[in-house]
Amino acid sequence: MSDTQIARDVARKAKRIFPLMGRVMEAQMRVPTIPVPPVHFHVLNRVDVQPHTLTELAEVMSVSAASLSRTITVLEERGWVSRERSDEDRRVVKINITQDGHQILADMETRTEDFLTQTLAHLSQDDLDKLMDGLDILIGAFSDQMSHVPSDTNT
Amino acid sequence: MSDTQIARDVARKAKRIFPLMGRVMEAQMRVPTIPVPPVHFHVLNRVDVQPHTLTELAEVMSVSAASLSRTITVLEERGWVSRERSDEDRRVVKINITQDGHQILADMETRTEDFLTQTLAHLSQDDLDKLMDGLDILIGAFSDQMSHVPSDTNT
DNA sequence: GTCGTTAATTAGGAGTGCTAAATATTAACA
DNA sequence: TGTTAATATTTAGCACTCCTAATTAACGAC
Repeated sequence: MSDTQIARDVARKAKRIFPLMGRVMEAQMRVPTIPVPPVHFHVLNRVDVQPHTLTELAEVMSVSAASLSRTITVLEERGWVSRERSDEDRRVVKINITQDGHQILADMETRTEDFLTQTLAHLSQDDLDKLMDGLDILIGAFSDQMSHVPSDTNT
Repeated sequence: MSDTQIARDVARKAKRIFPLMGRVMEAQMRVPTIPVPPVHFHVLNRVDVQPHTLTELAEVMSVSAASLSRTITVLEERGWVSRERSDEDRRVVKINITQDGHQILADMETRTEDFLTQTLAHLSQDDLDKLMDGLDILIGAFSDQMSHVPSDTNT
């Protein structure tokens, strides 16, 4: 009956559905001419808002800086992002999105959105409203997680 | 104004949150001694309910049978699943979970659940209820993609 | 100037994603 | 019966991500 118990029930349910949805969406991103791995999508999404340093990006997406560095290289070769050495601190690199990158991102978003829209289309209006509420709550709950990633990083 | 428009709004929101959550959960699964890629988790989840053929599994998780075949080999080497040639049709292979596989799955589920529970713990009771409703609706909408999952009765 | 820290990269190994081609087995049929 | 087509799985080669460990470059303090 405790709040914690309810949170656990929700967690149990969430645990079942999220990985599945993640995989379904990933499959959507693999269909186009050029398959786009989830990490590419995520990077593009971030840098589309504003440039980020490599370290920032790696932390946000829970991968090592080394892995991301190589990923950025691939993204750069495709012409979707560019590296820019910082002037204030010449050790850091800023990742920017390019015109092409922006375009690719928009395409992917449209495709994913179309797919989800179709899947949700036969829900009742009432269900859609409730789902919207749930998503908002979820986004709120994860807003911390979005910028701070729990690792055994010190404190 | 149309239902479709509302579905699209929901889709837009869902598209933003799910990939992120997927990645956060993946990161959770990478922390243990033996990193478990999402696809392993997914396979284990399926075969824990009942044995499946390789083709069935590949279809459900939206990857090619070839990719999955190799993945199954890795899982087999780790001793988490076993292959069993079918007697009715000797072309097909049935994938079964082992004791160790079941144990690993349980560990992962616990870890993921703990993590989600913590993340959701500070939500109000009302929000948790709404979130639960949203998840149920979502599971319903994706039930095609989930084929067997709703079999987990207990409401 | 030298030392320690920090940002990014490179190198090597493991594993997944794909397509195309190979191997078995089953089904269809003249 | 023997041949051919279809189906289930596997193997092989390429692209790419994930990791850790080690390296390079730049910054800050002394």
